[in-house]
Amino acid sequence: MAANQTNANKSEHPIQVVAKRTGLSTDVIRAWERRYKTITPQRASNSRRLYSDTDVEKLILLRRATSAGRRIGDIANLSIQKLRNLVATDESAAAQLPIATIQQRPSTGSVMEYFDDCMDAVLRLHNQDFYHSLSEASRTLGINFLLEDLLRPLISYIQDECRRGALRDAHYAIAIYTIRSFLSGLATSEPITESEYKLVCASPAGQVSDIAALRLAVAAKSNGWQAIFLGMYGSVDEIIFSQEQSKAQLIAIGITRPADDPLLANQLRRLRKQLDDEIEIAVTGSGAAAYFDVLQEIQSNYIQTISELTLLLERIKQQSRIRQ
Amino acid sequence: MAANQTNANKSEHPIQVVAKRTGLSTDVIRAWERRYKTITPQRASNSRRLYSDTDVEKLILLRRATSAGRRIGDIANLSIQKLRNLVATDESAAAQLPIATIQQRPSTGSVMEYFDDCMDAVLRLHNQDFYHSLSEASRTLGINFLLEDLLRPLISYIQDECRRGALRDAHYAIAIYTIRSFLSGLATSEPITESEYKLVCASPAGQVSDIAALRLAVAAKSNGWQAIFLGMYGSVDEIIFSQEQSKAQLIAIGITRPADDPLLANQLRRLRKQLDDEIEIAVTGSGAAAYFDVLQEIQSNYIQTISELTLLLERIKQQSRIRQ
DNA sequence: AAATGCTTGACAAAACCAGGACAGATTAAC
DNA sequence: GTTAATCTGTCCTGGTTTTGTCAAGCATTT
Repeated sequence: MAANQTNANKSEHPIQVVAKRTGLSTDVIRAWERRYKTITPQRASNSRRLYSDTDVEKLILLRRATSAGRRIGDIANLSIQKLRNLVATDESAAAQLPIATIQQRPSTGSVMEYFDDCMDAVLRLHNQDFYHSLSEASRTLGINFLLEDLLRPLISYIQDECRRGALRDAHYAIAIYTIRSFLSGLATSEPITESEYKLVCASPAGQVSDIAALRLAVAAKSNGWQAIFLGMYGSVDEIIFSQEQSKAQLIAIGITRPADDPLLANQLRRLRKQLDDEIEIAVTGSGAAAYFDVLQEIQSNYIQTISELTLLLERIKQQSRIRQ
Repeated sequence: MAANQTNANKSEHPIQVVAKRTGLSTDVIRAWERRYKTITPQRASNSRRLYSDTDVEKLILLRRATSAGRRIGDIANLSIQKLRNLVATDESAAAQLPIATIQQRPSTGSVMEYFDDCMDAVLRLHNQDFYHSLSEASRTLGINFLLEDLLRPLISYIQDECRRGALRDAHYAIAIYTIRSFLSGLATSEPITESEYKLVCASPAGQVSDIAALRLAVAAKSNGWQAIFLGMYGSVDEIIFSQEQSKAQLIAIGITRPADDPLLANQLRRLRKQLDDEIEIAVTGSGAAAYFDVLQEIQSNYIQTISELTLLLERIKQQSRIRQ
């Protein structure tokens, strides 16, 4: 299912790659090593650090754990397995903070069953069965587990299978369309949450998919926020206009397209410049890592997991209370 | 996808062309060759560099890898296959999706009231209120009236107002997104109609909107048909594959983009040629009129209103009964 | 003659490393 | 409730290596 076709564990990545993959700055990676010896990467002949895949995984877990509230000093030396458990419990706890949605801890068995149901429906090109499985899953698993444990692996699985030719583009198209349809229903449908906390959600012009932004909007809504969703055609001017008119406290940008759009960087800079300083920017999606530098430059929040989003939302709420 | 019909692999490009196509400067290309011997292009009689297509591909991969954090010195000598894998893993990092449930509420009202409600919600940039008004309208008016009497005028009104500057693009984006979300919910959500009559529904690649196709899918579903919806990325090959696998009796194509895509005409011709003669083709959308000639040539049904669609669906049912 | 390409050499910006320092926030102590 | 200690992300210094860019001199083409 995964796809580690090359040399799995011995592969070695320079620190810059690790930074992009984990979302940590190179300074932090080195600081953690210096202070806690979290991981001691191998060195190349020229004394450059070289990280393995497991190193990267551990760093990602550490990042998720810290952004869920853990202190790095306390967890820096835990094993990968312990970190996994820790992150799992922390994130489900964080995700449950607000609004009582139907949340049950899933047995992994049921996740796999839904996974199979979904794949079966996709193979039969059956939008409606797929949709049905998704809503069943959201009922039983709850939103956060649906997002993290079912949809995320499902999408990357389908992508991988498409890439290696085992699935047709038609399967991918149907899957993405149905997921988008389901999520946008969740994000926009009733019950109406009239909230003082709002976010403007958009995928910049040129993007081929808005799934990442949608996922964020859905998660925000389940936290009691009101999402203003512009879809895939959001130019900077329209995003700013929407923020001003709605007084939204947060702008969320979804980036999925591979990488190399030089215009996007400038659009992001312009967005930051024209916004009030208090307005936060959150960026998410599989393509976001490629713009790491700009994202830092404009002081945006790089959101990978639901719990990171939850924490950001809580922080904004607090700051806004203080400000009043 | 590839389209170098002339000189395929032996073709040779001067460095300037390579620079344009890879996004690298000529200096960098030469420097990499000098320092790491990444690729040693052939030379013309006058000692000019001549690059092959695979050379170009490798250079593009190298650029993507470096901008993903790799150091050129580390990867300059990898094989093209390894580079592909590396780039694929490096560029994919994060993220996907979603949420909750559905409710209902009864109400009464006329079309104009709903129109006003909808416009009010759009002006307030309120996706959810808009969605709410739409679902109220669909309950009281019924799907056909929703599509014809409410949505059609609403969309063209918003378009007009946008064009003359009275509304922002943001309003349009929110409206279209929400309508799409609502319609795709209608088309895909339960109750599941398991029917022997199916249609494959798609907007060809390059389209900017799939509202027209969606409207048709919704209308077909309300007539008891099962829609297989490919969304906006339907290439001809994938449409045909979907039809063959599902044994759908009808292909529906939505065209909204203004006009001038010469490729589209050929795609439509190819579609007709590769399909069984019994399979009907329906074309809809504001952009369809521009292709009038081709539409006649491929014996497609130009669908403007719901009633036209209903007639077509009934005709197909009858023909299929006779055939059995 | 102007423009482009080639080679070689040089240079400056950027990235990496180690270690230290600092400021803001949290925690612990009083 | 205030103060002191600690934690932690970021920044700075100073030295090394990597890497993009530029320039000079010569050759070829237009």
